[in-house]
Amino acid sequence: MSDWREFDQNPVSHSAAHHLTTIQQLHDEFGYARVSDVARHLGITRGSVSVTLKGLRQRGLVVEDDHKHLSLSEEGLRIARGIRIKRILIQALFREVLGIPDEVAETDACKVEHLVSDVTAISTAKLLKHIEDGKSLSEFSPLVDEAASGAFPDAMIQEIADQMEGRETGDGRGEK
Amino acid sequence: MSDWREFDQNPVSHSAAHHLTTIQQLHDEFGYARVSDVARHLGITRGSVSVTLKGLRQRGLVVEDDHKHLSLSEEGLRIARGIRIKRILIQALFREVLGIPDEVAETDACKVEHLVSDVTAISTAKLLKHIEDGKSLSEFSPLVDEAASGAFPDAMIQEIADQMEGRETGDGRGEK
DNA sequence: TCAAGTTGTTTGGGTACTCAAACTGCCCAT
DNA sequence: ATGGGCAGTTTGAGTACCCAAACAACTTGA
Repeated sequence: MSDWREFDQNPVSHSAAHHLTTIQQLHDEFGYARVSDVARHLGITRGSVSVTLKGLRQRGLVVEDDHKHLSLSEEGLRIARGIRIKRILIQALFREVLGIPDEVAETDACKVEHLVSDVTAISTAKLLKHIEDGKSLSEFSPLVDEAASGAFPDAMIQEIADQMEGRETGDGRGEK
Repeated sequence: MSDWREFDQNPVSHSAAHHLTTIQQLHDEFGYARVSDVARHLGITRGSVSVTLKGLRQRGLVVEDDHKHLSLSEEGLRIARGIRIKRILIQALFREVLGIPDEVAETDACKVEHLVSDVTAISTAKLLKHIEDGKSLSEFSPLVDEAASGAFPDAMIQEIADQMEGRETGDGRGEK
């Protein structure tokens, strides 16, 4: 087993992932995001956020307004969006397929969101769509090649993720 | 979102998890495990392993033979076994349910094994058993309460994990 | 206007990892 | 016995996090 440590060559760390998604979320919600807001939201000190963001700014993922207002660069936005979608999809997978309470599904998905591969995320989206369409698992054939070949457009994944967002646990696939 | 950092209050870190499972694996395979063996297996230096194991020894998870042979305490074994089972189950979930190539499923499962909750692992085992029995997903009803109430014995999970171990990607639920 | 609060940064400490390199044992062959 | 090689440990350095505390640069209210 040689590659058990490849997690640390991820695009972003768990911490950075949350800094990025938080900035994005605050920006969407309030129109701006400052260091203090991010710190409050993440439950860490302003100092820590300040230091971390210095790094993310140097890496070109975060940009700073003339009035200390933070937002994401195109690259940062791309990354944040990817992580957010993965969180939603994994959470939905745990909730809808495994039948886990939404609360647990959320914390598990949160711990894992930045680690799962694109392939896994895409297949998850496919499966969820499959279930959404009322088809049974036995009819679900992986089609990973299709996924790998990019036949499953980003827009589609986005749409599935949006569909999944904000669902509650319920009894799984009971009511339609 | 206040609990995004609860990952660091896990029983063991990603690194420690691999130290433990490696010791267990080497012990099973060769009858003993020394610092150097663990280091070789993990692809890090003896020094690093030495330091890490000092901590794990102090925490009572690893014990040292009179002849520098390492093994796990009862507690260590419990943890290592839990992690190993989770890895196998998650890998099987990704492979069998999502249809992801075994290789990807393995690295994803490896990154995630020590993070998923027991609830998730148990539900995964149930679902896999369900599929193994040839039933369709639509018949799979979560039964999380049952899982939470401990009605799903450890031995059963172990059995399912064993069943899942060593499978190759194939076409999923084709043959049988 | 001036004290009080807020904001962002810097600094010094601490933890948890990693590595390289020096050191100590030890066993074994010459 | 002596000079390799291993084995395991220790040490100094580096990275990536975190915090608390001190600071400077604002707002803002009375």
